[in-house]
Amino acid sequence: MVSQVSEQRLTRARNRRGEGTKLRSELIEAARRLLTTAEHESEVSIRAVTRAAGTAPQSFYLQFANIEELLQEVYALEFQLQREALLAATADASDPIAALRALCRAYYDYAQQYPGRYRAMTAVRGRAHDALDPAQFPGMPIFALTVTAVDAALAAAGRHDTNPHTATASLWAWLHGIIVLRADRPAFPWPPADDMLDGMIAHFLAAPYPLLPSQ
Amino acid sequence: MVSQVSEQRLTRARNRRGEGTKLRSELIEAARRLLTTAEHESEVSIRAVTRAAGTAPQSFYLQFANIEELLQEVYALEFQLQREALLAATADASDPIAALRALCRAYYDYAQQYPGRYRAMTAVRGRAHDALDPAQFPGMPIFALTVTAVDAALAAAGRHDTNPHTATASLWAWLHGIIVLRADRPAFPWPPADDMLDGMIAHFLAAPYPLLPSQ
DNA sequence: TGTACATCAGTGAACGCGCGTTCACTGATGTAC
DNA sequence: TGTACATCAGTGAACGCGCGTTCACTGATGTAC
Repeated sequence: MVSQVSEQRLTRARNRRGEGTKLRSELIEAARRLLTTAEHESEVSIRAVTRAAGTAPQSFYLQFANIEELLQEVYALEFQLQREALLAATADASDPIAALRALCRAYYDYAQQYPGRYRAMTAVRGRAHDALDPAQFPGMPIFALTVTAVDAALAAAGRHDTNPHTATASLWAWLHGIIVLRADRPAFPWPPADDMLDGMIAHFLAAPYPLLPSQ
Repeated sequence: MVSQVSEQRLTRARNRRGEGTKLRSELIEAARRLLTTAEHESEVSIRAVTRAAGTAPQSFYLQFANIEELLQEVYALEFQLQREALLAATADASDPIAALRALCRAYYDYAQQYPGRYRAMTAVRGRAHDALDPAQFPGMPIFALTVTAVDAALAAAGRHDTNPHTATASLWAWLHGIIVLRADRPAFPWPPADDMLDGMIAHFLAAPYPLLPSQ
């Protein structure tokens, strides 16, 4: 249990009439700040968020029905920011394969830079948003972006045998696995991240080894 | 908040003198049971475990100093069981490539069968055990087993260019990524698991695409 | 063979904590007349 | 132009809950003499 620095709340100026929703974005920002440093997702509680925002716990309910509703919006914002980072990274690539490498690299870097937020984006607590129509979930634009990059890179590598959706799902899983496993087991003797990422791309682009059905 | 079924504790027979450590394994079993169904890892608390074991909360401290110490032993046991499952699965494979496929399949199946336990084995809460000597951590025997299988399979596929440790780390990350991403985003339009696993093996065994340094 | 005693395997009762949530209230500010 | 009023953006005070943890106690059982 982390002991708290008593009840010293920064006295926050009340918003003017009609500007009540400013508190909404302040709570979202507070939650993002907490996620940046949080070890456990449970540190992001209603009381912790309102405390960080300098407001009373009950004020939370003026904006959200529960903590999941808040996290939902945090995810949406976070995915949007990550998407922009990925777009920026691929912008000046010389060819489709370089672009895919840059995209994966940027995805990895984003996760490294904000481990708590990345974890939250894909965490259990975020499951609620997955009950919606899959096409609506916050990560979909990033996936779509990646499908395009994968499609172009596969073509450049001379591979026309693969469904880009399937291939992208597989690549995404690989990249995600590298990120979370390295993060969860920092003491494991990992190869350098660069090698793992390059190896991933090199194997991803290779023509698959012909497996026998019996094997 | 999950409301509890009041304080009805099953009256548990006290152990005989000298058999006090029986409680230790009962607590471990109780924790494993909780992990089997738990949505959040936080459900596995000292009070929850002792409740499930039919004992008083304070009795916990007769066996463990804190919850991490208990979870440590749960992991160790779990990894051992998984290792046996993997060994059994590869036992009657016809060749090294078939053996590697069977091993990955068994790893995947184990994680599917006990999602809560698998999550716990690699979760944040388990980080403590990673502060030890890496060679000591509970998953190491499984990794070693996989290195052997990978080595044989690569040789069978005619690939002698690769460090098996590096290759195994990469394969492990891929497999782990497939498992956790599918679990965390059940509504995503995933390709069939079999296809993803076969695709993984096929790409893993393929000769890597020659990336240019500039790319 | 009997009995005093030490030890073992726990439990009873209680503590303070942070949490989610509710209900009644306040005080500034815009608006109708 | 002044004032009554409605609304908005919150807060004060309190609740019950499950949690980790502590301290004093209990009652069975093995052991020494």
